[in-house]
Amino acid sequence: MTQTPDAVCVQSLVALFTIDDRPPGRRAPGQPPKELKVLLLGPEGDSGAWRLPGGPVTGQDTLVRAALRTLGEGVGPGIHLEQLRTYDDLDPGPPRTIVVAHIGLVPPAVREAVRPSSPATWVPVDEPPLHAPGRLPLVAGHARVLAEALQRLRNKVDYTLLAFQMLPEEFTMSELRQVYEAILGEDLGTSDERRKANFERSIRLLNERVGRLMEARTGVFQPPIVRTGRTRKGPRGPAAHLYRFVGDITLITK
Amino acid sequence: MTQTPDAVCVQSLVALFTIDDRPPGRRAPGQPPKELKVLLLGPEGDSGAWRLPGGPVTGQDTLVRAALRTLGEGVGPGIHLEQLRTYDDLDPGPPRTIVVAHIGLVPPAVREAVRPSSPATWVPVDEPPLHAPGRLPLVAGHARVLAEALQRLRNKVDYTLLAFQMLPEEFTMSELRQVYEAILGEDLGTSDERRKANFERSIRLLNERVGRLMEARTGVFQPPIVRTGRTRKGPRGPAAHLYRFVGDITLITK
DNA sequence: CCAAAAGTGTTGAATATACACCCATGT
DNA sequence: ACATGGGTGTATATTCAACACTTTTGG
Repeated sequence: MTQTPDAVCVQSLVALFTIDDRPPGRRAPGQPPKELKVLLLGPEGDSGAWRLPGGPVTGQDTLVRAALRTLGEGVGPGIHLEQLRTYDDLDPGPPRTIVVAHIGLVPPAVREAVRPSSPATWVPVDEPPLHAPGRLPLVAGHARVLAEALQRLRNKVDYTLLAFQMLPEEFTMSELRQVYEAILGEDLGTSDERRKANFERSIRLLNERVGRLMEARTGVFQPPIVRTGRTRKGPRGPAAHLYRFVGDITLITK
Repeated sequence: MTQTPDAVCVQSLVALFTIDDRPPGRRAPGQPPKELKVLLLGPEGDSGAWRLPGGPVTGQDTLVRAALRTLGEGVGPGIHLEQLRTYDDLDPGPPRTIVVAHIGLVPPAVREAVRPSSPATWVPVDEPPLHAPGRLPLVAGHARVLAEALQRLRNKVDYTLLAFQMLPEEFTMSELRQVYEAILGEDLGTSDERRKANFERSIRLLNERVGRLMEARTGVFQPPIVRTGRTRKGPRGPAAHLYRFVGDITLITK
């Protein structure tokens, strides 16, 4: 590499999130049946600290490539990536380092494609080992990035369509609700039956709002959540209708 | 400077906005009496292109310092700065350059403190010379940054308190309305009398919402917009009440 | 039968939007 | 007088939030 004036190191980090089933053993009464997980890479060198995926921006690599580089071939398509913010005080240096942090949302179908070159785990964000007791040690600064990423995800989830990025191709209304519950850590009807109707109504309203938005933009009234016509039986109760999301995740809903 | 591996150049840019009175000569009927302006620095070298303020991140400078460095001593306090996003494709290089773009909001009282070391102008964002005819040439990429900054500002202004950052210490309800009109480019009551009441009501509701939010946080019901008790006479009509903003601009209102 | 899950309905409060009106004052 | 600017009021639609109820089905 040639010497350039005023050069600093740039790191691209990503907090990769996904939704997974909560193991029955770890499900306290009232807790949602799904949970939000983040991908952490195992300790490197002698630090003993876990870290968010990412790496240096070198040559002509994009920020996205640098963030996903250590996650295996073919990782990228199917993952929604957006910037969180850029830090100038995360890595004390030297060398002087600027960190560009991202949020990534991984649908279940793509999760298997994520094969980090080093040991890695999907860690539930609201449970040990991220919190006491037996806290998993994180690289300095990465806990802050993760906290801010989580905060941003929770804020954005109710004025965007980001939640749909972590659903399978086909899903039931219950699964959709469980995804929102896992992200927000809040009961929206799975345990408290009284809130269920409000959630489904808010989704209906969202669907119509987005449909009208698309009509204004393309001339065709196209709500993003469509029934496939099929149903699926759960362990209890009647069969649930299956839906697909056909819209654009990046659309802002309000 | 020592050679470091994987080093790239990092630039910190800022789109500095302020609100100014629209010259009576350029005020078409129906247009708001104030306008949103952005600071542009004059051509440098042989490019002939105008540019957003900013500069390289070197040594131990923060991103904020690098963004404001060429704007004169003592610039920083009183200006609200927040990140827009980080670009990896703005400057084609070489050298490989990453650009961290910011949005800055300058209150009128601080505007005079901004004294760029090179020729500079505050340019109205919705008029020539930024748009045809006689378009003012911008450095490649800077038009895109400006457009995205403007879009973000317009989006954020109605779920945050950012508008208050561009008001003088004391202001009337009309001035507040005119600031919103200048940012959004939309008549909220200055010309269309029917909308005026709705704007004032929305401000009252905002004020109470924020007051309750502060009560939940500090125990004291503290709405951010308070009457000073004084009034001010305009060119027409009765005297208007004067208000001050005593809250925190960074608070999210929804 | 009963508990869990899918799905529909009702009602009152808060908010947004459209529109009407009065008062003060400089020209 | 009248246009301009400050300030208040009213009616309707939409949305939010709390709560009640019916149906299906596995154990």
